[in-house]
Order: sequence, then C-alpha cells, then structure tokens
Amino acid sequence: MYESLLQHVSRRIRLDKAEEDFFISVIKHQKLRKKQFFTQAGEVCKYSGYVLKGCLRTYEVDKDGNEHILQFSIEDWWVGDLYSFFTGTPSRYFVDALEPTELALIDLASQELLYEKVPKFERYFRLLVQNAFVASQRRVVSAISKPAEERYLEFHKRYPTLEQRIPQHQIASYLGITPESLSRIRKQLSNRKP
Amino acid sequence: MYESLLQHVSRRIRLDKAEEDFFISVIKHQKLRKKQFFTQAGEVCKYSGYVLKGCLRTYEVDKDGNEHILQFSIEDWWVGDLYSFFTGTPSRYFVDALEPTELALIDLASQELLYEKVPKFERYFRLLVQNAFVASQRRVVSAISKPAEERYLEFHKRYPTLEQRIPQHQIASYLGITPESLSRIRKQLSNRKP
DNA sequence: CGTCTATTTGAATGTACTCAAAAGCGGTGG
DNA sequence: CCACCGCTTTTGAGTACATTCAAATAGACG
Repeated sequence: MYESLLQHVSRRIRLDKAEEDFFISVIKHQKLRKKQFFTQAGEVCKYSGYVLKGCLRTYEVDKDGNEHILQFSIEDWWVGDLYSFFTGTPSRYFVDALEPTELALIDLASQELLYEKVPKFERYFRLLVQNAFVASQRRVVSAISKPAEERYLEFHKRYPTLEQRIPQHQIASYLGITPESLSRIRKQLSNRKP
Repeated sequence: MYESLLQHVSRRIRLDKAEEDFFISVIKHQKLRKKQFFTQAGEVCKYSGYVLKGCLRTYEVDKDGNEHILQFSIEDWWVGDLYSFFTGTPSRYFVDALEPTELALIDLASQELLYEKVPKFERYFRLLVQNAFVASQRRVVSAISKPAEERYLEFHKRYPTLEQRIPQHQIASYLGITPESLSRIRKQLSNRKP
C-alpha cells in the first residue's frame, strides 16, 4: 500500500524495520473523487498528504472570485498547507483533486510523535521543504522577470507529463495568465516552430 | 558577539551551555563593505550567513543583464543560496551588501557536524526553511495574481522599515516592475490619499 | 563643487486583459 | 448511436496597465 512512500523516505534517511512500522502505523489512507476537496480556505488543514495516486491542485481564490493555482501535486509529492497545518490557523488555500486520488495522511500529533521517536524525520521533512523552497524561489524569479510565453515554455519543459494530464486553463492559472492568453501563446508557438 | 543568533536559535530549540558553545565554535565572522559580494553566480555558495547587522540582497541577472531581486536580508535573517550550499553546485544568484554588514557564517561541513552532534538543529533549520517556504509561496500568488500597485502596497505594509532603508529602484526590482513604474505608482497613491 | 546615480516625467509602444462569441470536445440520456 | 448540454478552447476587437526610450530634475558622495 505505502511502498512508494517508504521508498521516498528511505531515499533520504535510513530507517530500520521498527521505525518503518511505526511510521506506517501513524499513516491514514484517504481516497478522493475528482473535484473533491482535501482542504478548504477558512478551515484548518489537519493533514499533510502524500500522493499515492492521482493529482491535486492548491489554489487561492481572490476577492473577485478568480482562482490562482499555486501548485499541482502528483504521485510522490506532499500536499497541504504547511502554515495552517503547523500553526493550527485557518488556511487561505483550497486543495482539491483533479483526478481520482489516493493519499497517505499524517496528522500533526502523529508528526510530532514521529519527530520525538524517530528524530531522523526532522531531516526528511527538512530536505523536502528545502527543495520545495528552492523551487518556489525560482518560480518567484520567473514570475517577476519573464514574459508569459517564456514562463509557459519553462513549464512545458520542466513538467511535460503534467501538461498532458491537466486542462489548459488550469495551467494558465498556474502561470498567472488568462486561458485566452495561453491559447494565443500556444498558437503563436505552433505557427513559429513547424 | 553572537547574542542575537543564540537568541534566534533558543526561541526555536532549547540548548544547554555545551551545545551553545559547540555551535558558536563552528561559527565564523565576516564583515562586508557596501556593495561587496557575499556570493556570486557561477561560484559555489560556501556559507550560510546569519545577518548580525546590515542588509543584503539576493538577485539573479537575466540574459539582458537586468537584475531581479529575490530577497532582502536584514538583521536576524539567514542569507545564502541553499541549493548551491547543499549540493555544491554553482549558484545562479548574486548576493551583495546594500549596507556595511556583519555576518555569522557556517559552512557545510560544520552544519553537518552540528546535525550529527546536536540533532535538534535539524529542527531549527527545518522551522526556518518552512517559514521561508510559506513566505515564498505567498509571494508567488501575489506575483501571478495581483497588479503592481497592490504588490507595492503589500510590500509597503509588510516591510515598512525596509522601505526606509532601501533605494526605490531596488524595491521595484523586488516587485518585478521598472523603477519608472514604481515612481508613477507612488505618485498616484500620494495624489489619491491626502 | 562637480560627478555619478536615483528619481521623476513624458510620449509612444507592447503585452496581456476584458468582453463577446464561435468552435470544439466529452459525457449523458433519450 | 446520435443529439444535446456543459465546459474548454479558440478567435476577434477594443482597452488597460506596464514597458521602453528619452530627457529633465533631484540627491548623494567624494
């Protein structure tokens, strides 16, 4: 059931059998249908989720009701609002499933217990967050310095498989442009290339 | 010399005297004059720096030679290119001092030694990176979803002291707009308010 | 005081947006 | 199996926000 998760962990820290078992013992399992929410803005994000199968999006809804996608999460990525999760304050993000999805869940109490019993997990999560931070910073630079076409090409190169899986208007939202603009950009590119 | 740093640490994890002493023993001290580099793109970032006094900027230079500021770092913030630091690969960022600056430095070997001898530090750095990640994600949403004026107002509210300390064109670069645009935005605001 | 850099202002341009409508696509039920 | 409905993508026209380029003014520093 959780092989991919254990593998993900063991690529970063070394666990013995007892530690693995303990880890698995605090994990819960969740299935989401398409469009079902994992968390909603205004409520506290009770779980961190590891994607076993499927795809989710994390997004904010602004005062005009427009959605802005922060993150897509596919297999082998963690998902959730870290800030809400750790502080217990209401989240500002919505997270829902773009496909039928299965998650491994861990709640805050379990995570803290885990840190206590197996301190190596501090390292595991530090490494994860560190990577996520590095990626986020790159996206900031991209967002503030590059025109839409270039941002699209970056996305296209870095996440070629994601682009197949996800409706175009969601990608536009992730890139910070309108669906109309993305459509035009793709048209221009296809006229220029072949 | 390092009181502020020790305080910063002890607000997050509890250290006994021996642990404190060990921590301090691996710290080096560095002074930078205004405009002096902490790291440059193309070289490996050898140190993480804790700002004891002063202010630095982290920025990327694009192919047209334009600078894009990722981060300002003032007293009690860590600075450096995490990715380069941990992987030993050349950095893509420049970091230099906007004011005369003093730093507490730790190199990678020392940091790993620290993790080994005082595993609590994994937690300390996890918490730091976690906060930085949360902040970076918010900036992503802001960058992709809000017009320049709104982004400026956010900056103005969140970092009122920084705005006093830093030349306006650097703030424009941080916001992802031209100095001319920021000047016009500020003019409009001052005409509208009073 | 003079030089260099930062900020402001103006005019023209461009990129991306809004609004509106048509075309395409996929799923559902008759 | 086809027809219809809803949603996504495309296309068009007009607009707005921010940029570029150029020049003037203001400020900082030696």
